[in-house]
Amino acid sequence: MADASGSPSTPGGFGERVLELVAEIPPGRVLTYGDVAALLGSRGARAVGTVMARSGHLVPWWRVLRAGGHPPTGHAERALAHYRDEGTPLRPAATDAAYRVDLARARWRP
DNA sequence: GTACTGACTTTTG
DNA sequence: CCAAAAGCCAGTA
Repeated sequence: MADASGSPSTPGGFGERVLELVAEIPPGRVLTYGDVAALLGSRGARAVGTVMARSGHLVPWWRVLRAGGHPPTGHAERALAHYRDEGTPLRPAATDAAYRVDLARARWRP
């Protein structure tokens, strides 16, 4: 298929593996950028974020969060709608945008 | 080949 | 809790 909307420029490389892994995260579960990188055998949490910004629209990006359980920068409201829809364990936060994900329960363990 | 950017992480104050 | 700094990795110019 002529995927012309955001395919990784490096086929078979890091970006493609990130999308494959994120696509396999089951609903109600989440992974942190650092976890995704670690599962791929690297520590490039930033590199994972770069891939999401580039091709995240092809995968359930809301299932990938930062350390601490905060949603991706600039997408908190969009992610919240998905979490409530999938029943992701959220935790009330006083000094946050309004919430944070309960990593202790939502973190996916492959 | 080097330099810069970025949906990050962690430590320190 | 917040702010700043250093560290790390992949992609692009």
